[in-house]
Amino acid sequence: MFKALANPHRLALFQRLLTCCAPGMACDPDEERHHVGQLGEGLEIAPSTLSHHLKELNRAGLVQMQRRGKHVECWVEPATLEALTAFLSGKT
Amino acid sequence: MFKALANPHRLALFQRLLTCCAPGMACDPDEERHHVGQLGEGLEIAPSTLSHHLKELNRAGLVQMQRRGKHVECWVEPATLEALTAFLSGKT
DNA sequence: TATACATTTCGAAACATGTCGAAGTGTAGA
DNA sequence: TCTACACTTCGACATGTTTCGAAATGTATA
Repeated sequence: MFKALANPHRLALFQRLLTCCAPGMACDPDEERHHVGQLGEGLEIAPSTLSHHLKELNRAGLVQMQRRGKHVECWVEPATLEALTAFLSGKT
Repeated sequence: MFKALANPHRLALFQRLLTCCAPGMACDPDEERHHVGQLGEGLEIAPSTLSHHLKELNRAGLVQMQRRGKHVECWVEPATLEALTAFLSGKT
């Protein structure tokens, strides 16, 4: 997990998912969740690179992904977040 | 900080400092704090590598270091730990 | 001061990661 | 079925990281 967050681009992507709304939820009940292309906006990386980074975040268990039509939705996995904070509080 | 914790050896070192006792304190009032050589025990890495890793943890603000005679004491910086958990709870 | 011990600095080799473009897959809509 | 869009996979190259041994520094003690 730490390895996944060690890259500036991946950390930026994760932070977007983290700060916009509650983990696992859409920002608004009516709104859609974030999708891949949207997360990459303003980051100035190629789509293939973006895809690679989100795959790493997914592999680490930090981010969940699911196809919905043309887009692929992304959201933070709350359980993994809890595991991380538990580690940092010494409850290993 | 995430970059510093992304390496297995550094994570192991950090975890030793984290789980043994309260951050910034000795395990026991009478005991000494951890020192560099002690932290590397069982990790099977060269002293120069050990030194390099602790330097990285120090650079990231996760670990404090201070020379005390022949040894160099190490302990976890509590403020940095708090900053990390704050980030993970979305309070950025 | 000479010696032993603990740790750091430096340079080099092996290995891992980040990045892209080109080509591929999956999906919606004409 | 054809086209456009969203994303992924692959292969290649540049860059960054890990690791070590040799040599240097710092500290206590004989």
